[in-house]
Amino acid sequence: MTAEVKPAALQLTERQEARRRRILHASARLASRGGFDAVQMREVAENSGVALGTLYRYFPSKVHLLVATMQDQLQHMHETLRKRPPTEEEPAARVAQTLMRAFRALQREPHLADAMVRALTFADRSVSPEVDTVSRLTTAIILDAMGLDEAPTAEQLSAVRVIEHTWHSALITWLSGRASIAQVKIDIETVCRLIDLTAATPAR
Amino acid sequence: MTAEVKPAALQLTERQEARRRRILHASARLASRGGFDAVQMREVAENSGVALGTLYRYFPSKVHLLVATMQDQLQHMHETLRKRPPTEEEPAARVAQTLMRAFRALQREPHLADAMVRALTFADRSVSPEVDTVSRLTTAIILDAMGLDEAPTAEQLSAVRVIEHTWHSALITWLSGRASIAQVKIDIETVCRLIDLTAATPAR
DNA sequence: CGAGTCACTGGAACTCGTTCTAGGCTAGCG
DNA sequence: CGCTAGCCTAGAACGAGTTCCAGTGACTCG
Repeated sequence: MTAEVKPAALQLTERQEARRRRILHASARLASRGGFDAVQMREVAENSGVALGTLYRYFPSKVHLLVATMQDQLQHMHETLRKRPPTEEEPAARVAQTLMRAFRALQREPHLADAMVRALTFADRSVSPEVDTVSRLTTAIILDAMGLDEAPTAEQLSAVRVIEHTWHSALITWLSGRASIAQVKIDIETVCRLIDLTAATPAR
Repeated sequence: MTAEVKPAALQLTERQEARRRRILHASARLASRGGFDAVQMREVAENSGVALGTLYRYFPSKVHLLVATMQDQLQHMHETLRKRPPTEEEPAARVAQTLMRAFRALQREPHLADAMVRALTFADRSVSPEVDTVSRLTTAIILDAMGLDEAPTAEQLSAVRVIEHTWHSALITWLSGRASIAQVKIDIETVCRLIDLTAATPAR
């Protein structure tokens, strides 16, 4: 609840860094098996070879752990996307293409996606900083995809925010079985039209 | 998990209807005190004068209970909004006005809002039907606000879906303290421009 | 070398959602 | 009236997240 020492931020010894990696790895592995419920703190501790208390020293709650797992995965995805940027011309299409690519990656690990997204939306104020990091990463991915020459305008940043909202919420409806893959695609394409809108009207 | 008798749907005796009301009332009251965490099943049962087992017969999980609470509140809001429709001219502005009105209502009960929205996004597949009902109610409110003369086009329905996504996700960021009220307002106004977009281009 | 400090371990303990059990009350039916 | 079926009550019991505690080991400073 209060601002304790952040084991993630400040420098760790090598052994500690290795512990942290093992924990995140175990978390991701359990999550990709059975989703949010399958990530049980005792199991994570056991599988990563640390005591339960230590696990809680590194990640003060299950939600913190899963949000950190998401940071990790997003990092990977960002690098992957950097290497193979979208092929479309128009910014809107580029963003839509990028998000659909990310979506397909999530489809390959639906349980992992479930665990991470559920944690993200269930996070309360005590996890805000970590969730914010995830949000910034997502923003960076979208801005990269737009392939702008100059810095984004305020309007464009607003559009990106809305795209992120749609992205998260659409993922949730898909994960809970209330929307099909096709529906998610439509939603993404629809919201991406906002980019055209903001690009097309510099000063109307 | 399976399709049992739904106490909500099929006819209940008067005593049963009263019990259900008492439970929902207790749930809302506890929620408005301390949010999601303050709604403890034992307390709800005690405060509404039913046994724990009975509570679970009416609402098979805490999430079910809170989603039902949300249905209840949305019903109210829908009626209130019907009585005082938005004053703006343009559909986009009308929707934005309506959502901001709803948002202000939620600001008056932030804890209750927290409990309901968290439940909604945390709901897994077993709650899909109930969540779907909430979603349909929200859609109805937005479509009402648009004040269309004819049936909405497929494009307009897509826009409404995206608006809903944005609405939910923006609420979450506000509730978890990561976005200000002003920011939520901007996001809503931004996404509502999609309505103009779909209205202005019937066949371009 | 000795003492103190701090992270880590193993495991008990606590909370709250959920399930289960035994028994009691009510309503309809023979 | 007495019986049976269901619903309800009280409360125990179970599972998983979280907290706590006593002990241990390693590292640092004197």
